[in-house]
Amino acid sequence: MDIKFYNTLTRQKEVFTPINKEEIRIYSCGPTVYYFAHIGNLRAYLFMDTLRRVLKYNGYRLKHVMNITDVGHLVSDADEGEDKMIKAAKRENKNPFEIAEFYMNAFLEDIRKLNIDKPEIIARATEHIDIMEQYVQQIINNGYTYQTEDTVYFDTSKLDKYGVLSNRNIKEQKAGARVEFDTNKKNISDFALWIKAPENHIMKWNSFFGKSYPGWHLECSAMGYHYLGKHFDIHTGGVDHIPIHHENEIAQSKGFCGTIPANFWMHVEFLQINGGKMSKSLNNLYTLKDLEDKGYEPLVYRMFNFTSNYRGQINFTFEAMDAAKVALARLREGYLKHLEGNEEIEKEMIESYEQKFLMAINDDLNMPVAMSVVWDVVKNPKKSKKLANLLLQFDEVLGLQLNNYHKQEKSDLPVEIQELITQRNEARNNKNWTESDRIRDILISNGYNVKDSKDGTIVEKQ
RNA sequence: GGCGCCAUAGCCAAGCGGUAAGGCACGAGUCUGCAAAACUCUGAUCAUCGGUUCGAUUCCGAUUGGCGCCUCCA
Repeated sequence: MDIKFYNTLTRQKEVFTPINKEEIRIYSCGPTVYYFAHIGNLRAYLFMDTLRRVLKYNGYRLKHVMNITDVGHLVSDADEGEDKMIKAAKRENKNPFEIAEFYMNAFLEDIRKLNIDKPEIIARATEHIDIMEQYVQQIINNGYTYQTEDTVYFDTSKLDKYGVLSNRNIKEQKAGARVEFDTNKKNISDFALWIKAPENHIMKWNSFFGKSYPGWHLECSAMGYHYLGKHFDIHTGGVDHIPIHHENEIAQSKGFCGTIPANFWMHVEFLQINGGKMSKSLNNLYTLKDLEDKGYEPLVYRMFNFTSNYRGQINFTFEAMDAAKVALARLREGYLKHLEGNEEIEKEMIESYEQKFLMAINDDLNMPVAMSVVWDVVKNPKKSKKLANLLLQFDEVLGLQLNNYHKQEKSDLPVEIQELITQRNEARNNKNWTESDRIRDILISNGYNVKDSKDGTIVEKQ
């Protein structure tokens, strides 16, 4: 079945045809590791993960590179202001390399908790400085640059067109509107490729330009080329990357070898919070840990993301998180019920579900529709192991760990809790409801759910 | 000032020319000593105003409102 993806380059959904059927090559812009990732950042990696899983579900092998930006970006090309890594280093009284190490590990832990399928290659910028240097020298040799005393700039006027993704015509853009024109640059869209390090700059390397460091955009072009070649299948990132970072990558690649590096450019929209943007001043920059502290397992956030398409903004509310929490629990209970069932299911029924599911995910990763198929399966009144297996098959794409629901055995609970349960069961057998309710209140206040049924009482940690 | 995205029930949201998927919440019911859980049932004519069409939530225009980019940001 055809896979269709929306391509920012052409502004429409297109049938995805791999360059090489044996292996699909993808590059994803990864995090700058100067602070904890917030849930908006994390949405981007959830998208990346879904893309991976859908391609794999369709039987493809992947070679996927994600960068870790552990070199600071400059606030301006002229090296004014502080860069993020250095700012964080000052804040935490560490050196920039320690900052990068710490927050990279925090990031990797977050994506592990979200059950995000890791790219085959995770590339740290600081470990590829030599690759970047080789790359930039070829751009220089090809005549696409000019130098000032402390910066090598990319000359965007040398290109046939700059702004292919964002559909901007920079040359006609008036510099006076909002943007101060950096007088060192020939064109407003020119950007730094390589920068001479000031004396007190910690992150610097010996290179053709003396003690210096690479411009931010360079790392993605150089590492993408290094691992995936001149021309690969898909490039992903957040929508914020469209107008500058990805335009510059395309510019660099054209300067390097004359081509746009990827066929498909896919971009995730931003997460909103209560209808507006996240900001520190509004105190609504949540991290995954914040959600965990509020009692949401990380996969609930994954579930929440499946209610919308990656190309639209999603509005984060705790009401919606509660919805996702309940829904995920019901999904897992539904799986269990099918697993314990023995009813017959027609083959055609299974195939019909599979068809619908595949159609949804192959239609530009339409997860809301895919989830509606999942609910159809879960709610099928005939309980069958075949449907349980089908759900597990779908879970290869969902990554919700639908089989992660374990009925907790009484013996798993702390002894004092077991004792309370025993006392309560005795009270109930004696129809001593006041005592029974008293003990139930104790259990609940200790964070346990108490479920009575005709098969007995189930007590679970919330 | 320039460019772009969006507006569907209380909440999160699919659909995008033939008369509104799904989840959650609310309400009702089954079960239960009660409660919880589970299960069943239950809700919208698609921001507003025009236009195109046999027919529009779906196309076009205007208005209102939200978001983004144009200096780093998923």
